[in-house]
Amino acid sequence: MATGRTHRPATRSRGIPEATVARLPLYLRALTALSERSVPTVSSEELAAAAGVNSAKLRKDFSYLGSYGTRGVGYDVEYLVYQISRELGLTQDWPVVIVGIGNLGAALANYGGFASRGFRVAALIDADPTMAGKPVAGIAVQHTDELEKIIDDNGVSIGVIATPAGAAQQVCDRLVAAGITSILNFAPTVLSVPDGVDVRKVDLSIELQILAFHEQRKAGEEAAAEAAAVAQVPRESGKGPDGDVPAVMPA
Amino acid sequence: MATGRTHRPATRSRGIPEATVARLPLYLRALTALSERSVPTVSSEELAAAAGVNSAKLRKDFSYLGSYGTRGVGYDVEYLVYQISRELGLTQDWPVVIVGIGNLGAALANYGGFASRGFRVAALIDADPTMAGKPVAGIAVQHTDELEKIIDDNGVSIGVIATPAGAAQQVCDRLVAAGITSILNFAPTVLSVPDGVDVRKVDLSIELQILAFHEQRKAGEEAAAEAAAVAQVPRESGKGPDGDVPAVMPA
DNA sequence: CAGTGTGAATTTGTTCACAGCC
DNA sequence: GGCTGTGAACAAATTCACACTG
Repeated sequence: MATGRTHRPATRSRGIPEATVARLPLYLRALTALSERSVPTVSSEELAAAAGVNSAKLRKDFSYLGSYGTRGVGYDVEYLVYQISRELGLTQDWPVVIVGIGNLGAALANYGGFASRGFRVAALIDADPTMAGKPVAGIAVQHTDELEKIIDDNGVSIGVIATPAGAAQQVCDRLVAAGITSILNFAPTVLSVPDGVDVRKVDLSIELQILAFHEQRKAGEEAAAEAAAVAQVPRESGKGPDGDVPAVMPA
Repeated sequence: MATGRTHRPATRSRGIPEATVARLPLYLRALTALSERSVPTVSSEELAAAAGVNSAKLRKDFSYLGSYGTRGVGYDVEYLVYQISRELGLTQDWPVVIVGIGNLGAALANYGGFASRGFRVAALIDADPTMAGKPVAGIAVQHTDELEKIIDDNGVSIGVIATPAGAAQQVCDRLVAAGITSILNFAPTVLSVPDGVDVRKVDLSIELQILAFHEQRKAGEEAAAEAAAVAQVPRESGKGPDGDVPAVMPA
């Protein structure tokens, strides 16, 4: 979502909403599972359940792609798999480089979900010279010095950054300079890139923080419920690093 | 998303939009960086730039938390760090269990971003008996059999699932039965959980697929730009798009 | 008649623009 | 003067409900 929309020339493109694009992979996965079980057709209701969305949303999403269903029947699984794959650009091969082969980078290199969707790990790159040559997930790690050459030789347009935060921007700049136009960033930093380069980020600690927020809210509600029963208001100021509270203005 | 919350809880205006909550960790990170550099105050403009959003949005977001800024000056960094932390529930300790100690699980266990934000890895759990006792990130892996006991003993309410897709739902069910109410799911599956349990998912291959979509769109635009010399059929005439749909063409 | 496809209604999120305060 | 805080305008996304069709 943070990914650069905004600058869109007058050319009326095939206006698939961003929210819809983000769900297509979900539908695709559910459809693939059905396909493997040789299910020939699905209704929007069934497929929606499998993908964890509601059926109206799913039908609306599909309507942006075209009319691929049959009224009174549902959707042809194989046909829909093909159409969504095509729409997402998965019918072509996408060579990918992963930069930063630490724990996370290695996990990514080993992740099966990549290869199975047309993404091919073209190279693993790390700044540590002692890593060079070591095989990870069956691929020899290469040194950062080779970065530009690797990207050029393999026609890579998608890069994955799994370096420490401090190195991320630098790596990003080099990737962009080398011609990469899509970046998946796992480093906990905001990357700045020129127009025309897409960045998506995956941030583990942000997801946990969002969960913590909701978790806290739940706890607060329980407490409120109890308090309501007992008719007593619990103070919250006994917890946490109170000494650290900057006394600026009282709420 | 939340269970039918129609009215605001009586206490205070606790109606923070989901989109805002999702950005708070971003602001917090930018603020923490400023704090470490001993910057005393920031304007919405500066902070917004650091967090990669625009300033109007940031001010609006903060307005949901309260009036923590000073007109003509900006925001007090330390004070805001505290307020956002409190809002997110990060002033308390959140014990977390990670289930599935493969490549990804190990990466998560080693990930520094957890510990630094009040998240404490209380236990690592794996189904493989040969893993039991092995230290990962300084913590001995425990067997799945112990799952319920671990959660109970440590008062864990947040679980991270990093197992293969096939095991995820089963693990999820056990976590929920054991009392966990927030789950961060890395397995490429839709988890079904009872009401009151929050699930967030991180899906590596979905992110790549979204990038591929945009990447493809860029390539298409280049082609379109080239073809602009030649007459191009304007879309958007009738109902459905497409006259270029293959009749029936499965994978 | 079951189930898609879609306008219209609603909700949620973003941006604008400026009043109000320091 | 500079910058926050916020109503009001705008845009995006979701949901509803039903006409239509195989």
